[in-house]
Amino acid sequence: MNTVYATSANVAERRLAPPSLAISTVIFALRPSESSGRPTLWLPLVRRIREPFKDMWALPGGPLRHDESLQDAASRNLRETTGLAPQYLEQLYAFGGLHRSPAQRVVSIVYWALVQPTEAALADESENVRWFRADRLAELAFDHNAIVDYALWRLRNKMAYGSIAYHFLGEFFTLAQVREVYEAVLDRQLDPANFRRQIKGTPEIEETGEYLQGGKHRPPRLYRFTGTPGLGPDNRSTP
Amino acid sequence: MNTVYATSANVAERRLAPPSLAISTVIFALRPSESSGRPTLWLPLVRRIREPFKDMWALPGGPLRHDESLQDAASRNLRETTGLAPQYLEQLYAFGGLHRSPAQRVVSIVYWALVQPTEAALADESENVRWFRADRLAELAFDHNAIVDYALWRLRNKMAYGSIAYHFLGEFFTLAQVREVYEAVLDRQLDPANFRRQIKGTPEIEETGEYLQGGKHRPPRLYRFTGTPGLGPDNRSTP
DNA sequence: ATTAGTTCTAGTCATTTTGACTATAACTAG
DNA sequence: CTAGTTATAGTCAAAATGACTAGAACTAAT
Repeated sequence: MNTVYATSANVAERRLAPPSLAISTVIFALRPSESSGRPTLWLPLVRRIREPFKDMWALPGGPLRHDESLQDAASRNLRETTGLAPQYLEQLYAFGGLHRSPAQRVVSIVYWALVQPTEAALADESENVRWFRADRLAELAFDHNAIVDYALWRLRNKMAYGSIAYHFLGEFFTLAQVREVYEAVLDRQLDPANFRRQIKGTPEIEETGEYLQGGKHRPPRLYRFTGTPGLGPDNRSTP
Repeated sequence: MNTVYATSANVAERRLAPPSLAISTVIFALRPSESSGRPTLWLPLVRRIREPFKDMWALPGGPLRHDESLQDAASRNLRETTGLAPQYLEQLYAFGGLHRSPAQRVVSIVYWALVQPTEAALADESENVRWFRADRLAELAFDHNAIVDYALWRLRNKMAYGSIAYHFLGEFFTLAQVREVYEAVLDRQLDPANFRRQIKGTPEIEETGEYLQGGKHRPPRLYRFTGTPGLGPDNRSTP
């Protein structure tokens, strides 16, 4: 925080100062519910260690450095605070309301990430970093509840048409696992047979010769996703 | 531009300075093509009157004031530069690449607007403000070509599922006019009868008792759109 | 006044997609 | 060897879609 501007401390000057820019990230992962065991949406939050909103939970985030792109800033901050390096990372929205932060005006450019269970398991969990169920959040710092709500809404929307679900899964997966992702995010049951028919209709899903052994039932075939990730302006047309 | 920070002019300090924040807007309107007369997508650009990119065309935009929300800043700037006050205004994306602007780092939060023909006709056109066909742009200042491309991509996407088309039209419209909007944006012909069947299936479109007179043919019935505008986090759930 | 030209509008019909459901396959646990 | 479980294929009716036909309702030209 040691910019040349940190010295201009009085209120009058702060009112004229350009709004400060922050980057935050909503990170979604699927984890088994504690009650039912079915996969549900979780996200990691960090405890604030200073004012404002000291001791409350908040989205991981931090300032934008002068030598990194927005996406790089999100990546770096994610790694530093949670230890995660998600392969799916996309811009969500820029929040710039006047009173998001009590003292000073902050514009937050928020990214969202989807992480696979294997990645999520590696995430640091500590006194100040903890995972929460996305649909059962307490009151968070700043406007972060609204941000998470919006991220959830966007996630559900994107599920409908798009190949986003696979970023919750590893390289190989069964069609039932894909269905579980949809069921967790959309929060409703889907007919296994019809769902399988639809998924098999999309060309981005490739059969492998492998089967997943170990269940108490007929072993399901493993599939692989061959499509491209999200297509925001930062990812599009980058060869 | 006269903030307390404008005085810190040397390069070393600028590198440490937080990136400056700007708001820009991509404004789309439908206008009859000069050749075919069919409606096509146009947008207004402003000529830059200072460096960098002096004399080149650019998206209307400007700095974010400390006392206005992002959306308000977009609205105000639009009004000041083009005289337009679009009823449809939504955030597009935050562009924050390192070298978007040669001297200083600029993060632009870009909005997009759709304006109705009646509004568009009122737009100031002058030496320094001119409308261009969206698919035939020359080289623009900064990364504005990429921004327009992305806006076009998003627009076409939103057309597929959503009620965005009506924001190009006035309060009353014929189904053929709606079809013309789709044809202009998607750039392909649609079957009039099938298109009408689909549109009539959506509950947000309401028949009026009126007819549009004056054509050299059977007068078409006028309809009205009763749905809500876009649903970004700034517009959603605002009662 | 009649006719030709135009678009509006309703409808037909074959094809495709969807949703609900049935039945068999292939494994494990006992 | 049997019961339990999920995987997977398939059936069937309903709904949506795409290509097309035809009459309705206006204007402009004869």
